[in-house]
This record gives sequence, structure tokens and C-alpha cells, in this order.
Amino acid sequence: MKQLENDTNLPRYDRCAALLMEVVPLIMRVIRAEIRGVAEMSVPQFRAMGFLSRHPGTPLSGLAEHIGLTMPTMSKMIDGLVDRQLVTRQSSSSDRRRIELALTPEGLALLESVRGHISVRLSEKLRSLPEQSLIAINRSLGELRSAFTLPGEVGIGTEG
Amino acid sequence: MKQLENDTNLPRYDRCAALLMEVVPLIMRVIRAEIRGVAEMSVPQFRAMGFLSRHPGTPLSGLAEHIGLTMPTMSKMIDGLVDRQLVTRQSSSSDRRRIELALTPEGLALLESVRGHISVRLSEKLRSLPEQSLIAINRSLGELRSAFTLPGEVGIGTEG
DNA sequence: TATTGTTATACTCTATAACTATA
DNA sequence: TATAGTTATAGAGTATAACAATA
Repeated sequence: MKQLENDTNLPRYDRCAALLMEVVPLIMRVIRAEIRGVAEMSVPQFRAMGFLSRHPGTPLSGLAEHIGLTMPTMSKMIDGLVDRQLVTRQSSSSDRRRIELALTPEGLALLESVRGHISVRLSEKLRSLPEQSLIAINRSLGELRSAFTLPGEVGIGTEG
Repeated sequence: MKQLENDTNLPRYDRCAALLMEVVPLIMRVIRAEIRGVAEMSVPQFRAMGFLSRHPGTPLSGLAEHIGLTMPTMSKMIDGLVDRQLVTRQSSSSDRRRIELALTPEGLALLESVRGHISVRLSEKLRSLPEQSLIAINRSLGELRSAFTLPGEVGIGTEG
């Protein structure tokens, strides 16, 4: 079954996939622990706040869709963030069914603080690597981002 | 603030950290969706089975510690896997307080099946990248694995 | 009638505390 | 008394279904 023309690259893909299966959860754990520890917040909450920082005024339905949660789930999540005064929830003047969500200044500050803490923690781990490796890793991560970003989708560090 | 000797590399670390924050959750979602979709299983369940495939006979306490869950949580998780006939739970002959955990043949087959499906799904995403990039990405992932693997810790694709 | 959001309910995953059996 | 594991209970986080308000 490896005779087909398209299969010549499969071992390389397999190797890459196996490495991703191994490395990605390791790094995800660091990120999750930092979000929890610094802000007592789940990853989806953090992603939602990141999205709102880029798209203030987003309605609940749009946010739920972008983050990949149902509206009831997002509604409850926003309840909690509003209670913590990290997010504002305001009826739209043009369509009173809609609510426009945005970060409070405290929410934005917390978001930036968490991002900074994650960056510091990840950098600590990266310090063992030589300069030349970091250059290559940066390029590789940029290519992985292209490969895994669907049109309309966003990442944790940027939009959601 | 960029004049300090030690700071010359900081932007590179920052850039790398920001990319990780963005890329890692994207890939994690693909992996999680595949585990859920193929095996109706959570990521920790999948990791536990991966660990048992490498360390059959592990007691509950050891598994809980390696996966990073409490014993009650692991006990309930194993309940479910035993009910599904993916894991066996057998009292130790030398110390009857302990139970020795292992995969059933069905459990091992499911584990391998899920790994294959994840690999296929990740490979699909990687197909857009040129051969040369894959080589560099493989090298980069290997270095990231080194940087993020603590002694005794394991990855999803290998041990846990 | 369709859309936006909330409430009701339930299930999974997780934890801490209390308990049982064994050492 | 100490250890391995389970049971009891509780709190997030998620979903589907039913509901309310608005268009």
C-alpha cells in the first residue's frame, strides 16, 4: 500500500504527526496551568476574552460560534465573566435581541497579564535551546499556523 | 531596554512564545476532536491508555500520578474503561491492596486505531506544506519536545 | 415565523473528604 | 498506624430541549 505515488511522503507526515501528538499536549498543559494559576480561568474563557479584545461588540451568538461552544454554554460563561467585572454585556440599540459583549479595562488588563505570564513560562522552557534552533522553530511554527488555521478560525494568542 | 546583554534574545523568545500560544491550541483541538470522534474518549482517558500500553501492570496510584489526576478521579475513569472492556483491573498477588491495570487486546487495538486516525487527520493538514518545511518542522518539534519534557514526564503519543 | 439569548436539566470530568480493606 | 483504592458529595464545564423577547 506504499506503492502509490502519493504515499512516498507518508513516513515524513507520520513522523511529524507523531511528534505533534507528543509535543502539543505537553505545551498545552503549561499554557492551561498558567491560565488557571494566574487568572483562575478556563482555556475557553481565556480564548473568549482574547476574541473580545480583538472584536469588541461581538454578540453572544458570534462569540459562541468563533470559540466553538453552544450559546447556552457561552451564556453561562459570560455570566461568570460579567460577575467578575471582566466583561460588559449591553443590549444592542439597533436590535434589542442582541447583546454586545466587550472587555472591561480590568478584563483587558487581566488578559494581558495572563499572556505575559504564559510568555514568561514558555520562554523559560525555551531557554535551553540555542539561538539557531529558535530561528528555525519560529519559522516552523509560522508554517504550522498556516497549515492549521482555517479561514475564519483564530488562535489563542491572537483573536480567540 | 534592549541594550542589556541578556535581552538581545528576548524578542525571539517572545515571538516563539506568542506563536506557541496561537498554534498549540489549534492543533490540540484537532487531536481532541479526533479522540472524541473515533473513540468517544477524553484526552486524559486516551493518555491513560497510552501509558498502560507502555507500562502494563501499573497500579492505580502510579497511573494517577503519571497522568496528573487524583486517585478518585482515576478510579472512576478506570471504572468506565473496564466497563468498556478496554482495561483489566486485577488484584496484585503480593499486595492485595493494589490493583494492576493493563489494556485488553481491544483496548490496545482501539488505542492504535485512534493514533492512526489522529495521524491521518494531522497529515491532512500538513499536506499543504512543502517537503523542505516538513524536514525543518520535524527537527523543530524534536527540539521543542526536549525543551518541554521534564524527567519523568511523557507525551500523549508515547507513554501517557 | 425566525432569531437571539436565557433557563431547565443532565452528563462528564474533576476535586476533597470519608470510608474499606490490607499491610 | 499507614497505604491502596473506592464511595460520597460537590463544583466546573459542557450539551440538548424548552422558553421568552424581539424582529
